[in-house]
Amino acid sequence: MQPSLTRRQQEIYDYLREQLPRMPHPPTLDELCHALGLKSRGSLHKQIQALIDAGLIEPMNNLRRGIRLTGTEGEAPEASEADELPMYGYIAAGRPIEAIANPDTIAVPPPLRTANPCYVLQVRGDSMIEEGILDGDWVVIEQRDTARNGEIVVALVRGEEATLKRLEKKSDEVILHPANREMQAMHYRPSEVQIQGILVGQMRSYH
Amino acid sequence: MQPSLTRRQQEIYDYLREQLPRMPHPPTLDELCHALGLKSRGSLHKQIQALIDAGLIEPMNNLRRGIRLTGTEGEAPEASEADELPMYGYIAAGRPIEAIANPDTIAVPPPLRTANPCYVLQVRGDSMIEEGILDGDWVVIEQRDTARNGEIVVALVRGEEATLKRLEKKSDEVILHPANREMQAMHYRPSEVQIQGILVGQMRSYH
DNA sequence: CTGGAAAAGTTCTCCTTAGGTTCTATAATG
DNA sequence: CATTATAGAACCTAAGGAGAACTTTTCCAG
Repeated sequence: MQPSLTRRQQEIYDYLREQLPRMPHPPTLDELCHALGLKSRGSLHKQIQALIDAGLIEPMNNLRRGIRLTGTEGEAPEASEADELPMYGYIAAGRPIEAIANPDTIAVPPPLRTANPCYVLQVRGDSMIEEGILDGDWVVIEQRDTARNGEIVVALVRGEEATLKRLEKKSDEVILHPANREMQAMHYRPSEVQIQGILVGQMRSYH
Repeated sequence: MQPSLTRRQQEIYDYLREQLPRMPHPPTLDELCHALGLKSRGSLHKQIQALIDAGLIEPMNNLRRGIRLTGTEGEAPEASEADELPMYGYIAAGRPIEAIANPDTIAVPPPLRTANPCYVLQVRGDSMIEEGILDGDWVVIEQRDTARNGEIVVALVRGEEATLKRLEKKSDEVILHPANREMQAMHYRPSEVQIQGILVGQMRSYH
């Protein structure tokens, strides 16, 4: 095919293919120079020109910020269909889960869930703030009735209060640790606490 | 395809798309000028005209406060495959983004993104820990080159260091605030800082 | 209803400048 | 010495903006 790129040309092309898509606008030649450690706009331009001749970059006829790759990308964005999981409602410290009337669903990316059945709750309150789980966050819960020490669990206490806490099982008691300096760990007899699931993912929206 | 917007056009369009919906009525050209820091109504009009030609704004034939976006939003209701966003690599405090060799993609649920182009980075370091953004989290970034005070942004400093911080713009300086008591806010001249996007979503996996 | 200010959109000309283009000269490499 | 790479200067033009003049709409006083 083409006379194959020189080393520098390849380097520039790689850089562009990597960086271009995430820039709001294509860079100016000066900016590119700086990014690539060049000092001369003219030199860069010569390289760019070579890439244009090779058909890898669109010709930019005097346009400012006109660097554009040729649309020669083999697209294949057929997503793996992010699974929809049921949204059961809110979970808070010290109160039961408020069930939502019509259990909505929400899409959850595969890395945030497991192969086992999962569901989603929305967090109310600041009891896990020091674990980076804030009020309003969604948490992905894998359905389980057992858990190991250190895992963050949805625990149902005395059949009434569901809460999201870090679990510590001792021989004669179960301790639920909040992640908030201002709150205290809660101690229960093993029979009082029922595990409903463990935390496997978390999501937050900023708008 | 569009002749692609110039930088100023993009900025104006972004501004409109963001502000228009929350105004009682569209602004006058003079008001817009003021908001955008322009002095000449005529200049603004030229830009607006370009956006109209690009099909992004409805033609306003002498109407007062006639600026209206074209309803070109009905696109892509097949959410299934729009969910995959590019994963560009890591972002850290004080170091450049380490680009990933072959930009992977990751599924992102609609609530965590916006209608505008977005991409995903993985967080390195603890600089935003008090905002609930931990080491290893994925953050969803909306591509932008402007941002408002208080937003969490991906900022490129002196063209070399990309970092995730809370933005504070003053008249003569730009301050990037970490969310970590042990780190200090960084002060820069406005020309040294380039906004690459704003935080719109966050995800974490616990396994 | 009018008639006309005032307000706001449109069109124009001119200017500045950032930034793309072209050229020449000089190394380094092999 | 041929190819590749760099620097630097000189050149040229698109992008952006200022400002004035013009037109259309709005709105108010009579």
